[in-house]
Amino acid sequence: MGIHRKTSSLNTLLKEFNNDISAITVVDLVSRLGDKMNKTTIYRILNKLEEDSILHSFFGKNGLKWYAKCDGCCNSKPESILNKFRPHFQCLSCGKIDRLNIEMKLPKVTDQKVSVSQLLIQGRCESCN
Amino acid sequence: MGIHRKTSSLNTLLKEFNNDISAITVVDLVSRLGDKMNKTTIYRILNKLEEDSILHSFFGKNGLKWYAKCDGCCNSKPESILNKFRPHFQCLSCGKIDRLNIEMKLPKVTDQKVSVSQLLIQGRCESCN
DNA sequence: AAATTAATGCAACTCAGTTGCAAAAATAAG
DNA sequence: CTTATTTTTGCAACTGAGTTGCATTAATTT
Repeated sequence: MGIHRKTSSLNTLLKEFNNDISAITVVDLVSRLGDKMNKTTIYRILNKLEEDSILHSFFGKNGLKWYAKCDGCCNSKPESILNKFRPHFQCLSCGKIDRLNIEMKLPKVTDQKVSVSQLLIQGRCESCN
Repeated sequence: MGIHRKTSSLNTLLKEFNNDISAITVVDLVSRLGDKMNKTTIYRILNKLEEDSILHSFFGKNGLKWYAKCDGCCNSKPESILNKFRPHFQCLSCGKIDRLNIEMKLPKVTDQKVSVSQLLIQGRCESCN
């Protein structure tokens, strides 16, 4: 278990993910919450929330780390076999990432044990067209 | 067009991708070729090769940039609609990334124009089990 | 062979993410 | 409620992948 104590920093951070359905950059979180808590704290809490499978993360276009709320799309136990995942879409022009409202099935092709899977689709979003 | 001139640095770099079917980290390339050419050169050539759709890149587990040979899985023209992609598998234990030998179809769900798509499946590979 | 343009090396830089340590806050024990 | 224990936080310094500017060198054009 990653999270042990309920602190105000934790609550503040969690709120950001309730307000927003799309994914958020750590950099963005730091600039939004940087005056309320230290950036190290933000990084550490995000780490723990991912350990607990409350959030999941991936790296977008420029190597920036993105976090999104996790709802069954990944599993903390590496032994489990996942077979579904949700694609994210990143606009290469404005950089924004949203989760698409589809559930995809993972191909049953690997002998490997799968714990996370992420499909990042990149292109140009509607508003940038 | 990214690449304009045939230089020995370019050839040396391209050889690395002929020798290896799996994806390679830039960091790895720098440590392999760092005595033959400057790391800046490596970064710049990789950039150009991606512009020309000869290589494509994505970010793995620790935010490291990976490159792999591109064969129709991405397109330099952002206007085109892609409908297939190839998943990569990264072992969370040893970090290695290989391309899986399947071709997947992209869900026809977005109004957006798609230029790149990458599915990164993560778990434990056979040799780490 | 000379002129042009692109590629390279080098050194210094940027900035996302990390680490160690002391102080503060949260929970547990008495 | 008070004290002891353990986790969390802030701060400052650090790490390292990736970038930038500029002078030099190499490839291509004329």
